[in-house]
Amino acid sequence: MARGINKAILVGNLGNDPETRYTQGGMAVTKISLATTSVRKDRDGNNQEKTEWHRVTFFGKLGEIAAEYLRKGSQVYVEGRITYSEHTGDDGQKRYYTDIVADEMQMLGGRGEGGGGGGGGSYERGPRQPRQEYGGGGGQSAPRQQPAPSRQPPPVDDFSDDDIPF
Amino acid sequence: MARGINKAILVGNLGNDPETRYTQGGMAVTKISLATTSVRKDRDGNNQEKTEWHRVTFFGKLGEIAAEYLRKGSQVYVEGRITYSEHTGDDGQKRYYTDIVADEMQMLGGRGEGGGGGGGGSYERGPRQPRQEYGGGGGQSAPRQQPAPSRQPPPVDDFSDDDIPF
Amino acid sequence: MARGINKAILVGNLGNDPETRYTQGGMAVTKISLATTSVRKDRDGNNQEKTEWHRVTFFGKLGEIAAEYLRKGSQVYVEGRITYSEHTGDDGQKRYYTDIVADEMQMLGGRGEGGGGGGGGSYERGPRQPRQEYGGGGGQSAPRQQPAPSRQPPPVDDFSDDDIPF
Amino acid sequence: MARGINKAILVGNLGNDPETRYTQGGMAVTKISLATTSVRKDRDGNNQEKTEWHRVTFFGKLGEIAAEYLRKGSQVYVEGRITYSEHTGDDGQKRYYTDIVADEMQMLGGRGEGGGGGGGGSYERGPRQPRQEYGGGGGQSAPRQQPAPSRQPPPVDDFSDDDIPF
DNA sequence: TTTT
DNA sequence: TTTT
Repeated sequence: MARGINKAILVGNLGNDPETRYTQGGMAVTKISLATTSVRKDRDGNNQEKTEWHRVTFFGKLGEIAAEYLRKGSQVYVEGRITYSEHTGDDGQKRYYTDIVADEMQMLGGRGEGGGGGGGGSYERGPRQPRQEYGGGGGQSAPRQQPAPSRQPPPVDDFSDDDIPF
Repeated sequence: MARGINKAILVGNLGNDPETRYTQGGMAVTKISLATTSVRKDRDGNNQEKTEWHRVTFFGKLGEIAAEYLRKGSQVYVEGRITYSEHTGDDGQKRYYTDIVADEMQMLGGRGEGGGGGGGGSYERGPRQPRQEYGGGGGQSAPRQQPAPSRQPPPVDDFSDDDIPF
Repeated sequence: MARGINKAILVGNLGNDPETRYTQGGMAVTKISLATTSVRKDRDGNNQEKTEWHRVTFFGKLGEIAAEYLRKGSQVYVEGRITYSEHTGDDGQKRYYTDIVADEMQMLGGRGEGGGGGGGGSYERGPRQPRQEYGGGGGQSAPRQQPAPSRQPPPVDDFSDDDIPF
Repeated sequence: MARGINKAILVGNLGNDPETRYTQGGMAVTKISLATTSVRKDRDGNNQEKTEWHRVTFFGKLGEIAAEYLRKGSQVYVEGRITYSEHTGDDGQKRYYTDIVADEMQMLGGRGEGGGGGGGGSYERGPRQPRQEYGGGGGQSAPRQQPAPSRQPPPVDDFSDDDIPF
């Protein structure tokens, strides 16, 4: 029985093209380096930037999709879990790695330099999440023509001045 | 003391330009209609699309930023909390509303039809989250030139064929 | 192809025992009412509480698990997507509903009044997410006693006084 | 301007009591080791468990609260951002660390071995998030007994047999 | 190594 | 009402 939630949610840009390898069994393993930059004002009122570079790994079908559609510079949404591992190098030194193992990805904006195509798309992993579709175009039904909800927005003038409602 | 977590995380596109009103105290209240579309294969192997339209509200400084930068078609990341309310209409009928009250937003891709400008930017709410900066350009320090981590990726060939590692 | 992310993350307590119905095909559909309470200080320094009541729906195997283990008062983690629907009542009036359709759930603390057992457990939906296991009742074993990573924490004395590092 | 989202959401148990240090300026820096365990069935149908140990850091007021209320074994919800750093050890070797810097925490279940009190509580960081309150010890009151919304649930019998609605 |  |  599982106990615990371990979830990472990232939106960032790829620092390089994805790298894909295959296991002996033929499963794609695609890795990307993903930058998330945040900014804040320091005490002197200057902007301070900090970028974190995440190692993100996509397995299986999701690895194939990442390899095909992502490129250096691509903006992407990734959801996954944080994993830690250690590997002993050739020099006998242990090295520690943190990887985000992706469960879901969504391409954003589509301004990567590389791949001609792409557009935006959302994918979940492998044969495991039949709810979302991946891959080529695929017959697409007519766009939802859902009627706008008749629910009119309530008035806003009843908020207090310096406080944001719950 | 607070008990509970109430968090919504959305990535979608605006169905219309934002609408902004001001409270008597001068606080901006900006509302958008945000579409999130998901797809899955049905039993016959056909793609089924479903779009949910979320009412998202931005208060205060975040409301001003949303008003300035978001446009119909804009792609945006929104984080907030789910709120339910009821209002009695002029006909005496009660109506129920669900609103996502945004704490944070991040513009994505920037391909909205409207506003010339925009670009991408991430914002948190009002004077309350000094960690993130909002607003116009602002002096930006030199781009991080952080050295790539020397940590080399571990080999991948040790994964089993039909299974994805934890 | 899916576009958009629609995710709700909730931690709260059940206001009542779950209600389960079955479709003609025999699929369990379990609904709960989940309270998330947040608190803030108002301008006068007094604590203001606000509770949101979420309608959460579990389908299929996850619905069976929710029915078996959750009880009024249970604390639970729920992840899902926000859905909106309308139904016309017997009086011809349209009514609007917002439901969180759960993808994953994790029982917490286990202090529900009802069910004897429970303990904590994390579950994903149906046959669709083989990564997580459900079932096997099981009291909650002691927290993992695994040794902390040998990676020693870096020193902390280099932080500035009034500011929190990135 | 910030670009990117970097968010970790964890629910797990502490492997040890928190450790707190103070900066020269008097700011609390509390670190915990947090286990998140997940389970899946392997190809042979056996349950495979995997535990990740996260280093989580709380700064400032949140650090004081974590120090006061969390204990070895406590179950906790943590939200924060993933940060990577490197430090050179006394042996001249570089070591890499991954830390989750918490923005928000919520105590769950309250079965830690240590501190008598606690109960559940949700906290955000320091003077920076006035929306949530911390402090006020307080045993955990009964789950809100507020009446469920009068909006009646729609019927469920219209779902198909083997498929879960969007 | 990315991005604006 | 959006988007690909």
